[in-house]
Amino acid sequence: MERRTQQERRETTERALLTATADLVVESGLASVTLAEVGRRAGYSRGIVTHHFGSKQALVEALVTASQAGFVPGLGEIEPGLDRVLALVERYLGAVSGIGSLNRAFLVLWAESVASPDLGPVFRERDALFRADIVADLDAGRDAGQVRDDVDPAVVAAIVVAELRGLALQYLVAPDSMDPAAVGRALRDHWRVALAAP
Amino acid sequence: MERRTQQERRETTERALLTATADLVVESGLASVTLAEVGRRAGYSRGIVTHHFGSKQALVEALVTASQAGFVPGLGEIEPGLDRVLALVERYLGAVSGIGSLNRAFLVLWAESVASPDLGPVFRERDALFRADIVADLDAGRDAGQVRDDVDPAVVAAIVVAELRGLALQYLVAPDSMDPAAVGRALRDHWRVALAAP
DNA sequence: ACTTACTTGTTCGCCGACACGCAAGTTAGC
DNA sequence: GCTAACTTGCGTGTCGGCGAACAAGTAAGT
Repeated sequence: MERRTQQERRETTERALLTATADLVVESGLASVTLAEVGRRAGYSRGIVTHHFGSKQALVEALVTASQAGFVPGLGEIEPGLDRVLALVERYLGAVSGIGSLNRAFLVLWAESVASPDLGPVFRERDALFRADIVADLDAGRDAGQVRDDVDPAVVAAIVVAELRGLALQYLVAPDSMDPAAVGRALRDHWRVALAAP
Repeated sequence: MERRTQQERRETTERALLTATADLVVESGLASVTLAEVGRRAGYSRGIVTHHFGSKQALVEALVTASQAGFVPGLGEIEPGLDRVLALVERYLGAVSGIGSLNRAFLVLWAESVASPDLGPVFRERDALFRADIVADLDAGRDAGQVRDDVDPAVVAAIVVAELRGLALQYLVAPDSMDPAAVGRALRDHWRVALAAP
């Protein structure tokens, strides 16, 4: 090991700890993750996590933050409207098969947050933002005459969020059971027909 | 407390323990449920769960089994085909707002099973059966000319399962955010348009 | 009386956290 | 440049708490 600066040492260690935590979360859930196992998996000792993060809670918060980076890049460049919703659906599911540890952990944490007093509020807020984005696009699309007048943006947003997360989880736990990209294209076409103004 | 038979005592206690466990699971997740708390919540002592079930694992298995009773009654009376899928969608979400502790616990356990080596296989098998039922209905509908030829039953089944579970969970964690019955009707109409043969 | 439901006392393993010691990296004085 | 003093990353010993499981006792039903 050549000479590294303190900052480099710290950063590589922290990355290793977060990805080790993410892997363990995906494998067996957050509750069963122990600090000792995280350290061991990352190639360090049992005490490393406490040293870096101080507490398990701090580790989890760092993981949640790090995992929040969405896995649909370049969506901000599309202007608001129907097309952006359709692109979201297609690209989200198109990207699912290639996501890394942190993004997989995000999906698992999202599922576990359902009954977790700690994680629950964080992920509920995030879902609310997710739905709000979709609602905004649908409203914009309706103003522009792209979207039918009789669709309820809030209802559609709730359904789309349920679909994307639900399908991603299904693929995560049983990759052989589906081709997410194909499902994504089908879903995109499906929504185009249902939403587009005649 | 008047005189009860041993069988009555045992049955009422077991029901109390299972519903107490279900409530605790919904509140804070399976991992954080302790046997002592289950006993206390059910109105007994710390040791009651061990006495009745022998181990925590046995308690969980009993809860999983008890929670499996689906909350869409009367679906077996509809003959296979498109109509049954549409009825499933509508009634599933129509029933969500009125389900009891055990069914709520089922949804939570389903979410937690994503990263649980113990629960995972059980719930994955159940989802596979759920999807297979929908596929069978769509195949029957296609044979009867009700369903378009260009729909992929496996894809649609995966999407429907994702929608139903995802929407039910969204309602479970944030009841004020949506009216599940209204969403159910919207989704039913949505699928009728998408699936029905021209 | 005997069995069965239930409670209470106790043990044992596990995990998070803290404290202290060592090693690797950094900086200042020469 | 070189090295000594300091800082920071990291390992190990240990403690305290918690929770599941077993054992032994008490009360309720047969």
